[in-house]
Amino acid sequence: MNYMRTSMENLTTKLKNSNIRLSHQRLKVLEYLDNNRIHPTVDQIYNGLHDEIPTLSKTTIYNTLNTLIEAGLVKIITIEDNEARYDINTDLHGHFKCKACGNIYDFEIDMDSFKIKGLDGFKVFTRDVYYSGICSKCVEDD
Amino acid sequence: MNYMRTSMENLTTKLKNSNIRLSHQRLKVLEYLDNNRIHPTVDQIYNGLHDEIPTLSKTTIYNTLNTLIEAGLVKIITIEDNEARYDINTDLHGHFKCKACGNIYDFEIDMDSFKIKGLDGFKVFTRDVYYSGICSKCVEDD
DNA sequence: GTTCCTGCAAAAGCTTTGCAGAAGA
DNA sequence: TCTTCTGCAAAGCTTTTGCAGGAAC
Repeated sequence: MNYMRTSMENLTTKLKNSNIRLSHQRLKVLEYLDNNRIHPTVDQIYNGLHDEIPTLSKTTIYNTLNTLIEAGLVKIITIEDNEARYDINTDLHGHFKCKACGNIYDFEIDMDSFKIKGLDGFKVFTRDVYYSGICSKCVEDD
Repeated sequence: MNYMRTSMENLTTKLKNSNIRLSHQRLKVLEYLDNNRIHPTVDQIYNGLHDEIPTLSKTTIYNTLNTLIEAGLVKIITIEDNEARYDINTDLHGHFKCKACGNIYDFEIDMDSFKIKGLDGFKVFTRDVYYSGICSKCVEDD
């Protein structure tokens, strides 16, 4: 799936438009998500930013992510395991988790064409499609 | 969604066919899942069986569920929150979680008709569709 | 100057593990 | 009899909370 990295100014604008107070930590977390489209865990974000910001705490990462989720800038992915993952790509798309390498891949799927039965009168806010199996890379490595 | 309750003998057979050693606790957990199609949490199973089996421990419930999952008799649902839910209905169907009451509803969806792009060469083992929003009951209560 | 954020420590909640006694086959 | 299960206590993880100092506006 294609995506464009956003410039630092645009990330700043994104936060400002959402009425989120700017801070060094928040910008860095957002920048990390933008530069590392791997649906990272909190741990991965923490380790990825630790060298640059040694004082950064996981609490702040959690706080920041929750703020970004509330603002709609980030989506949380709860696909297996009891460990949340975070996605800056808020377009509707599916997620595939490889049982071998643990990586999560995006894929295209047209959720608007779904024919469903049994949700008459229900208000749907979010839709998620999660697949799991073995990714093409790990299939080859067999 | 319709379903048929299974008789106690059939539950016994189910376990035997999967080469799972019979025990009072395992039968009761399986029976609870069969009689309570609410995609219960471990806590709900524990509370539901506590009166009948006061000595039952959560460890045993976890052990039993993991055994049943391995045998393919039960499916785990990880839809939001850090709390697993368990489903004895292993047919392919979607899950809707109500943000208001917390209940999880089944709905029909034909996953075989999905048109997806980006998973060439991937081996898909599981497919899950998770919706969330407000269920019809909670919409009315507004 | 006021409001809100950061980060430490502690707590909370779900799940797994180690192990001795008990139950299933 | 031999294997496997149960259930207690403890530990392991992820995530949240309380709060004092600090940064943003």
